[in-house]
Amino acid sequence: MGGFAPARRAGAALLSLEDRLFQQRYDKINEIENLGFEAYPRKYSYTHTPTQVREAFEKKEAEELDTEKPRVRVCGRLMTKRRQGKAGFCHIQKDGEQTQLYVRHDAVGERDFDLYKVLDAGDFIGCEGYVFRTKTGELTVHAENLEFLAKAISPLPEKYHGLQDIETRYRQRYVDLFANEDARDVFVKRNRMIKALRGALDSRGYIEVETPMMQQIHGGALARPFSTHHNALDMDLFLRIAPELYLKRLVVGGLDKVYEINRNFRNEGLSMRHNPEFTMLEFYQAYSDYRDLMDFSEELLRTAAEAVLDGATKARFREQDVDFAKLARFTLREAICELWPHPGDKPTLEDLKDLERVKQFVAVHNQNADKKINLRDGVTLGTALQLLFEETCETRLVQPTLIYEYPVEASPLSKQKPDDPDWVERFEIYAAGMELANAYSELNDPQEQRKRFELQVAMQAHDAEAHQMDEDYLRALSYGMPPTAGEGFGIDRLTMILTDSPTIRDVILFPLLRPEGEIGMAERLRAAETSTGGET
RNA sequence: GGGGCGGUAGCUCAGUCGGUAGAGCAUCGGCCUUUUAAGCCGCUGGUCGUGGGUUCGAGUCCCACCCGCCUCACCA
Repeated sequence: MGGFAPARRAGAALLSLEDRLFQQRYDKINEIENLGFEAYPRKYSYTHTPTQVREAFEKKEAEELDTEKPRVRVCGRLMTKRRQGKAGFCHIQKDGEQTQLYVRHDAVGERDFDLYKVLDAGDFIGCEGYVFRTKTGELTVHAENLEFLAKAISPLPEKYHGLQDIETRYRQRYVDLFANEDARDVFVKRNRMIKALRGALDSRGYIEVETPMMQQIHGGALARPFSTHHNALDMDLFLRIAPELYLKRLVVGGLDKVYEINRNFRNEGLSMRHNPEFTMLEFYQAYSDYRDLMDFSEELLRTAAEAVLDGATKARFREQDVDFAKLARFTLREAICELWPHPGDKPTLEDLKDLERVKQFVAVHNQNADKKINLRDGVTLGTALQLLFEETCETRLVQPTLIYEYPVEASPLSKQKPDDPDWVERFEIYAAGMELANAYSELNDPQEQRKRFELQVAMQAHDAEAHQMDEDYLRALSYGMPPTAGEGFGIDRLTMILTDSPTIRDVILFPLLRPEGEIGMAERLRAAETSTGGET
């Protein structure tokens, strides 16, 4: 089970042996207050964060600091504590960086040194003093007074190994974030990436918008939704699986360049690449087609990579280099031919025009691969090709690659190729074997859109993910939507690659987990309160 | 949902053939005024995920369940 063990029997009047650590720490609140400190005071005015201490003084020699004795006020969470009699060293951590304090009895006085003695790892303190270098050269604050800022009652993970238990890291991300530097770093980088993407879109005149999370008709993608209910209106609602149809309504309304960075919700399985709620960047650009978005996508990916990788484009993900400097480009059919993994004749573009030939290649694949392709009766050429592509190519697209031209059957919102109506003007971007983005020339002919919806509705009988009819969307298109191209980017997956995080749970602060059962913290606190002041 | 692996002290982990529970760190007590995985001495700390079963005896073997990880299926 992992994690911090729950409190034992409810109503246990005696000090449970197992809760001793917790109780000991709790009892220190009294000791701290008896020294004249508040256990949970209001604020602390600091002059330097640990980072600022480093930046301000790292170039100064020990002698220089000894002369200047620069004064600072620092604060943070106590992470380590070493004491030798009437002095000691400790590290406090703030904003992911640490500063060492040197606390001497003769410098801080009786009361503050008594405080130092009872401090536990995890407590928050403030410290005023001057900066010097120890004999090993570490920048350190020579304390002249201490303030107590907040008590940590629960014990911290071991300082050397940190918090290793994966389950606890996800369930108690608040511990993971301060105990494991890498965990914090992922989310800082994720934010840098999102800011860079926003900047790239904003500077091109895009408007950021927020469209409904709760929708009466779940559209814009093929996926199973979460459903909920609004009481006052007695109305069933779905959490959105995509913002697409609302963003395109905005293009109808004249917001020619719009984007949204927000959550989508899909009621499907969890995996290293899937979390039920995930973050998409979705953007639309009027008077453009999918080809215009190809170059822009390349730029956006490079921008994101550089933001995370300090100007570099080559990420290291699961022992492989993934270089976002450029995007290789293939049509879906070219990819099948070029990347054909099995022995024997490779398919040619000519072969892929014939369903029977394609079925033969599917059979070859099924002979050579563990994972078989199951073609339904009456399968269309396009669907067969898409399945063949997904099975033979997808995981092998490690370097960022743009795959374009998709079969019309699986693309109910995309515009057809003018010379080949079985195929649509659509591309997807793959990297590290994962789909990262999906883009197309938006279907803006309401008559054709109506037919596509009707095809989807007909599929609903055997396909829970089929698209619903959306009357209002058709009405919007009937007012005219300019030629438009749109794209969705999977933010979590891109973050995975750029931060070398093998699972999506490592880039989502609070990934979905099963309920963990009774935690018992209220009971534990209740017990701690009633046994305080008793015999110890 | 199927398959594989795992859950032992607050944390990180050992635990042999089934023989009655171990280490390091942390905590607690003592010594220590430049340490940094501080050090030295001493003491604590466990319904071995939960519930059954087999056995003279179960952390260990069997069954069921819970939680997690990996994997398969659907998906971005």
